[in-house]
Amino acid sequence: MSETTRTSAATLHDVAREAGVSLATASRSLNGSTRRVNEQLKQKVIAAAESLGYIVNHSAQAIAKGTTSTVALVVSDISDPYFSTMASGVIRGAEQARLIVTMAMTERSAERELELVRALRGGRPRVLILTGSRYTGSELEAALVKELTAFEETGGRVVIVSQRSLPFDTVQIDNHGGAKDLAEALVAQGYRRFAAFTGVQSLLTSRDRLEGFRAGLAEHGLTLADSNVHTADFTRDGGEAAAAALLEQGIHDVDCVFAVNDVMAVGALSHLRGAGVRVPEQLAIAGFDDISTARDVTPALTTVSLPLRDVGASAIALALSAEGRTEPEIVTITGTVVLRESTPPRSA
Amino acid sequence: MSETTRTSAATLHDVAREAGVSLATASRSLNGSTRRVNEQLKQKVIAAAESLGYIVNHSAQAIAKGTTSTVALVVSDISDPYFSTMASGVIRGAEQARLIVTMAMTERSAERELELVRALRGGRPRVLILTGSRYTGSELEAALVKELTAFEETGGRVVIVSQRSLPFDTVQIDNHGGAKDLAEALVAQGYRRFAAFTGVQSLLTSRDRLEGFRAGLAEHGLTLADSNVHTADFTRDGGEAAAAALLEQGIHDVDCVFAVNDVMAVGALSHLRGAGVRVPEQLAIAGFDDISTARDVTPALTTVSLPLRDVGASAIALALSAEGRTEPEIVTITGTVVLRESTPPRSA
DNA sequence: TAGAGTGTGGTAAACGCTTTCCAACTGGGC
DNA sequence: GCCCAGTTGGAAAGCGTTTACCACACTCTA
Repeated sequence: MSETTRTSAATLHDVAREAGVSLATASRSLNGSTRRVNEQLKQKVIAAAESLGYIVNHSAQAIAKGTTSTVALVVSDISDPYFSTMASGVIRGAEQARLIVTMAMTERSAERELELVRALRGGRPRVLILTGSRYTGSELEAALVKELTAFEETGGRVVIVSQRSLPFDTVQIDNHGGAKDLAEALVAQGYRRFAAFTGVQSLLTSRDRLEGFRAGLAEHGLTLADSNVHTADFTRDGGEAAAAALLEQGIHDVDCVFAVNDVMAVGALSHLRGAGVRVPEQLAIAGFDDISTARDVTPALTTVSLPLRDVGASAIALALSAEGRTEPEIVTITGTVVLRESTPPRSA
Repeated sequence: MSETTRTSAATLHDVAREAGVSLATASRSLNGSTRRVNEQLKQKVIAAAESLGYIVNHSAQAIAKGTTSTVALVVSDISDPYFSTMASGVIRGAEQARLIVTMAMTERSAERELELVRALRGGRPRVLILTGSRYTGSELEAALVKELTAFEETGGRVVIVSQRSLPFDTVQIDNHGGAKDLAEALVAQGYRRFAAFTGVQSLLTSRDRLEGFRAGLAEHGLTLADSNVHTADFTRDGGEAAAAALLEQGIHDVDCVFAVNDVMAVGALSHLRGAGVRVPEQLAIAGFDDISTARDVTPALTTVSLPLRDVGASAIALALSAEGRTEPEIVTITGTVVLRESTPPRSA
């Protein structure tokens, strides 16, 4: 809020005039160029720019060069630690490559995701990163693929973070393997009777984790009854709801709950304790992701630790390495099981 | 990664040709305009755009119109729940106003903040939102103000979120008042001997909260000895460090710790319990912000609850309401004390 | 039936840059 | 002393839009 009158920003033209050189020389002096310019002139230009408070106009640059330096990032919900951690990796990676990040939130709606991709394409980003679980079986998926393909055909790079279900560069999170490892670790701790809290099955992340968990149990001849699988939102509230559903049904035949992500686990934990269930004595619980809250709850949450920040950085790196590559590349990130107090060894 | 050859994106020119109309008509049909265009022609243009997969180029639009539709958001660290929650509010608000958000992280460096503002100005955002504590006493501050003033003089709007220390629209968080209320509430709970964990004093947020806390104590004739104030990073790790420092010194003369933000409190809590201190029996603890983890830790954390999402939304609203206003406007957001198990009533 | 007014399409300039191409100048080799 | 190659500055053509302005065809009125 300035009291002085509004003026319009100095342009390169102004700078050139002030410095007594041509537009070309001004451009070459201020921004990189293959061409050298006489050091004296260059200094004059720089001084002029400084004195006029010149700031390059990215839009004009983009249009003149035919390419921007932005990357577009689509997340489900930035306030979810899963995404915010990943986003911080993306932003850091982008900064190193001198790229600017534009961000949008789908709020977990596939329609919204498609709209956002369309809208973001208008900015002609160099890279478009889609995070968050893919949805499956949606007719929207075809439209999305069409949109993304068109984007790549016009020079953009797409990176999908989560699972390999679309024909683009992908940072794949080994949900199946991580959940399988977790299941086996829990069995090794002595647990035998499991329940699971999961998101809707059209969410691939949720499905893969549940399947992986089942596969891990199967290795030891155990199964997870469908009646012990409670479906709810992929959020903290969803975790509470799932816990409520479990309690309704009774926990007599369950000794450990697997929540497909940490935020659900945390919600569940809160609900269970509120309902007087002793965790982990009466009922153990494990999650997935290793968000920072996981180690701060009591009991600290057993989970599958994912290097989320690296995931974000990898996404950028992958896109930037795309030059000339013709086949989609897949980078797989594997999690590691971390056993904490929420699932102590059980002798039973 | 498409197998088809790379083509360049369809332009409005292509669309116009395909539809057999002029550029002007194509532009008027696809984007709003005061001018009406014949419905038949319009449909032809829309069909042509659709069939060519035309997507407007924001950069070109920006340059032609002389204005963009982006808002730039600067945060300290997006993986910190304080900022990610606020950011989600900003993004939502921006979406409603059909604005796109570009984001950058300072990593809590004032130098970096200044650089980022410069870089972001290149995008000619309509609004520039600076969140995170202001720093004081830095010569960088003058440079920042200069930069921001220049930005407003050339038509942009600046919104500062945190404290009223700069002459721009501000969403002010009542850190002093919140901390004062908290102190009084803690005294009412029966606590008398306090320690505080704080960030460096050049961080205004940290300072205001500490001062507010002291003011609250003063109302009841209590004081907080400097020797009981432990300074550390404004992060979870900082909280751990401060707790370690406190333990080193001994907790015999302290019955309650005030951490100037929740992440520090959570870190401290973790360290204290790890060191065998019983919380809250031996030592109570309170934070500030009410990040979502606060209610999930054990004991649940007493804190000052801030409507962070609303703060983000207010920032956008404030900027958008600026039209014609000539004086900076201040919106104050006040927090409310929430007492939880980390500070039970104490009879002593 | 002329003239004014209105609605609608097109032409071309403008936005702020980059970069190609050309011209001028330099210095070196013979 | 000439020619050539190598440098470096500038003029101008783009880049993909929007929009001011013009032209034209109507409709309506007197």
